[in-house]
Amino acid sequence: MTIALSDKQQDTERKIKEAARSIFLHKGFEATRTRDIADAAGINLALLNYYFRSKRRLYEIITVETMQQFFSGIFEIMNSEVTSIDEKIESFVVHYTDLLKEGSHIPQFILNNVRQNPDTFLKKISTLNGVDNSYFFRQFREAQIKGEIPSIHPIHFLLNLLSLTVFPFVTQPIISASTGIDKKQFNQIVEKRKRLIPLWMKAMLEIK
Amino acid sequence: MTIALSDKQQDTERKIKEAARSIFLHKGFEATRTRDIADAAGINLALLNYYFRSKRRLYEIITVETMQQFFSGIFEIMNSEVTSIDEKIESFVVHYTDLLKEGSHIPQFILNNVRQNPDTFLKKISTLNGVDNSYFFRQFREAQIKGEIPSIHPIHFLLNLLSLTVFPFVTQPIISASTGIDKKQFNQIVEKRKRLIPLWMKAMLEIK
DNA sequence: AATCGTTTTAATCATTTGTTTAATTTTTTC
DNA sequence: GAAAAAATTAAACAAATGATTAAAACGATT
Repeated sequence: MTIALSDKQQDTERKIKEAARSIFLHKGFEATRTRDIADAAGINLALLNYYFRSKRRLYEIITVETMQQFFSGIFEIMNSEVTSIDEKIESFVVHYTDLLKEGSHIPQFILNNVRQNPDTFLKKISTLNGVDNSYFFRQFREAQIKGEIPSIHPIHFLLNLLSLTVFPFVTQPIISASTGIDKKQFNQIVEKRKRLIPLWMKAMLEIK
Repeated sequence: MTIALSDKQQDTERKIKEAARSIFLHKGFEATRTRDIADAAGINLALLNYYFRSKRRLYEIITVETMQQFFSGIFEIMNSEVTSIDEKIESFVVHYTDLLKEGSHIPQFILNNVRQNPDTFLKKISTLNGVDNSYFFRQFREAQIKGEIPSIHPIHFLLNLLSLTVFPFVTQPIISASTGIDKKQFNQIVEKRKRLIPLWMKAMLEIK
């Protein structure tokens, strides 16, 4: 039994992309060797260029896909028209805590890319457009008009939620080195934060 | 008028280190070319190896220095025995907001290093040891005993303060791309956060 | 089974890049 | 001011690395 041509092609492409994604996310563009990708994918080096033309082009494909996926999660949650602000907070924290637990390299990968090349990548991420008039922003401003929420720029709220949820994961090695907290204990801590962050966010919104 | 030998030596070393620091922080180890360092320092390429033996060794010197400096700031503030917890918060936020304003690359540089090579670097940073029995931790636990502060692990507090203060800076390009907020407006926002973060931290500590 | 297009491979290329070497210049020492 | 030491330079080296080439293997179509 042989695989149909187009399937086989797709399979090779997929193998290359999977290997590339894993290594690129781990080591970044410059430190990644095309030979390592080929080895990890179990293919000949020349196939990489046959399918993707160049290392850079492969990298950009991987990067856009990865960012697209990461941000689409955020905006699906924040743009829901059937959830309250409180529900959005909880949903966000749970979703991203689970995603980032076990040491994902995605956050730093994304942050490095946008710092090195803000234009190349950010402009290609469609989900990023229109945060300004997202449903969440409207919802937030409505609650402000009703006086339920202090009148600060909603970006503070988004920054706080993102910071409290994501940043701990990227600092984990530092935390572990500077305290006795190992990875297992760290996971318990972020697990507790699933409950705590919504409480904190609420407390912040009740100021004044 | 000529410079004395030791002065001249120090001057060349300093020029190389300054150029290296700037480029390493900006581009990371792999993407940095020794020739670019030499050019930026205005010296011959061979001098880099004459003074520092190898690119890697130069990088490690720069990295340890940079991390040492960054963390010493934190621990000076947090270990002060004459400031209250509230004063520590405000002092921390103001200090690091001013440091990171205008797009410093230090946070991501440090985070990338500890992720790629947690052992090489973190163990060399003396300031990181003994966070556990720092004055701040004792102060925090005392306030907990008095019932002034909820009984959560103090690491949550440290994570929150660090996250709310530092993370916005590394996400700035994303924020700017996804909203209309440019760098100037962003600086106004973090400037406001100098006042807001202490309020939020206090609100979080008043829960329960 | 022959033909044709596609996929895969081994070998090679050209360039980049960290490092070294050997000679030259500058500075210090006596 | 000559000799010794240190600092600096231009040139070259060796290895690594992204990319290409030309041939082979494979699969589908007739």
